[in-house]
Amino acid sequence: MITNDDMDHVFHALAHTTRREILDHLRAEPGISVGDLAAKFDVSRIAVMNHLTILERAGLMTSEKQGRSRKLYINIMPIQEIHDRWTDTYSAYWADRLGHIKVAAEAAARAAKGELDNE
Amino acid sequence: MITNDDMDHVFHALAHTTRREILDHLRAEPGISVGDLAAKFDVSRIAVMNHLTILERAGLMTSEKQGRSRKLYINIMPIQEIHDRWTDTYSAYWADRLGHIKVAAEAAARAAKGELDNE
DNA sequence: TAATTATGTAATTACATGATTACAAATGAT
DNA sequence: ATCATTTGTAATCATGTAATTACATAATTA
Repeated sequence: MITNDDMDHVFHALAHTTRREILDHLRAEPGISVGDLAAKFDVSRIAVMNHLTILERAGLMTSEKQGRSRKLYINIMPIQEIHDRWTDTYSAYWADRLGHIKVAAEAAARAAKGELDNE
Repeated sequence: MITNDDMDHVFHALAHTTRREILDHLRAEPGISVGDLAAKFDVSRIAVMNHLTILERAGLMTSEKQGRSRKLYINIMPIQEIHDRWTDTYSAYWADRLGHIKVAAEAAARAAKGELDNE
């Protein structure tokens, strides 16, 4: 079972463009090394390594040492789990794609009414 | 079009249990006031308000003043958009639910082979 | 108008992030 | 054994988070 702390970690890991881009690279090139990955970014290798630590804590990345190199792999299971939970939680809203439009329309109506009332 | 900054904000907003719980309450009780919402939590009203600011920045929450009170509403559109993007990006992995199992199996196989090679 | 209630702002504090440079350790090649 | 390469660790710095208490503003009610 996925805990709140788990979700905190996963969302936090995803809350940085560089880390999401790292996941993109791991998806495109499974088994890439730390150095090769870092070379794709403008920031330093150390910065990339710190991002890797955060991704690993969230369970989004795994690695295996191969000689003096380290091969990196994406693990999408946490994303999968969150995706599932969202689908569960919010399906009522977007089962039909009009859900949020309806909510927005109601909010607009309330706002309009509020403006009238305050005049 | 949703930008990287947008996604940073949304994920960051979701990366805190209290904020996710706030969204749950807004979903269950649309139009709830700041004070009534804050009363449901152990932390101070100010702490809750700061969370609301972060949720609002991410576009996950909207509000409208009603007299001296403020009514709060969830807005799931950003979640919707991220959900859509994920489904797009990772559908190849979980179109069949065996995707990540296959990847995990391959990683295990590599690990096993690595151990053999190093003996 | 005065008192009460709901929300908002300011200042502060402890701690975490994200980045850097410099150095250390492990591995493979010559 | 030496040297280059790849990865990891340590120390540091500026900035951002998350929380607090104290005070200020705005809107009903008596």
